[in-house]
Amino acid sequence: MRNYTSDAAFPAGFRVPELPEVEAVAREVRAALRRSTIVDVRVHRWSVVTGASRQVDRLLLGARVLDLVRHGKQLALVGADGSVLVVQLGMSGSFGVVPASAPLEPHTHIAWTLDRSRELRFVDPRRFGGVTWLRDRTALTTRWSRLGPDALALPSGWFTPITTSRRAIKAALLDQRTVAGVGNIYADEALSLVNIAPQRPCSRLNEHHFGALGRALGTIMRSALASGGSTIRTYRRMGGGAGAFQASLRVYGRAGQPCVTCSRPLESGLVAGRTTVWCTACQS
DNA sequence: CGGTACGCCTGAAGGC
DNA sequence: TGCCTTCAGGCGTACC
Repeated sequence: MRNYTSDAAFPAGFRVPELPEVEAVAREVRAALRRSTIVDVRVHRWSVVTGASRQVDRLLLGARVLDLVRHGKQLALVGADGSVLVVQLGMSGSFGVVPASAPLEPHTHIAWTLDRSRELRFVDPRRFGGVTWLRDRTALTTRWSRLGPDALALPSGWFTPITTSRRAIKAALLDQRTVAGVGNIYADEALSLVNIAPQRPCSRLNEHHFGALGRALGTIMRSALASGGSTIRTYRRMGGGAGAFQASLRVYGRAGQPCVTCSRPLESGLVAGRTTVWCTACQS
């Protein structure tokens, strides 16, 4: 199972599962669950199950997962009984299929026993993530209709709702109602790529800015997804602080270090309540 | 409307 | 070295 946190090579807080990581997890789990039967489920910590439906049989999904879909950073298992289980990885969650004999790592909150001696496990040390049971796909549609378009498939007019907003562009990007799937890392990276200051109000950006920003988001997400798996494995093998992923970051985690474009030291501060790094010279 | 703060939680990292 | 403090972050929510 891919694990972003409890592995020593992936210290918690270094890399959060953002959209590309969640999509990678979705692909793995989708493939692993094909034609699988859910034999049993063990819930070690009910508090990660949100909503009013803390019943074991509901988590069995009718003994079979028919589909696994994703929107932004949310995953959803669609069960044979028509119910849906939304899975959010939060800050430190991981989700994957492992041999049933694999040692139960700490903070394993839910384990589904599958056929062929396998288990699907939800692990989340910090418990910012969780699962939510929904009655049917309509409830999922309703839930996801509150989110903006997925950052991996942005429509051309994605920015229309925020063009007159006076909030900082970074605040709007982090708001999942604007675009689903953008987190702190990629917000900073995208803004850096298109030379827009994170605190600049949306209303002071034009269509060219928004267009470039949307393309930058797509490019970053796609390249992270394409190289993600191998980057993660490479980084793991290296087991230290200087992985390929880190090397690909322009601003995130690089406060005080030279801007890759102009070499001036990068500024850091709080924007939208989040640690933000940007170049005061390049970005306006 | 938007901003600010808080709570949730663990473990890494820094200070002494 | 070991203990203690600080910080990080997604996301919901309360409050100005």
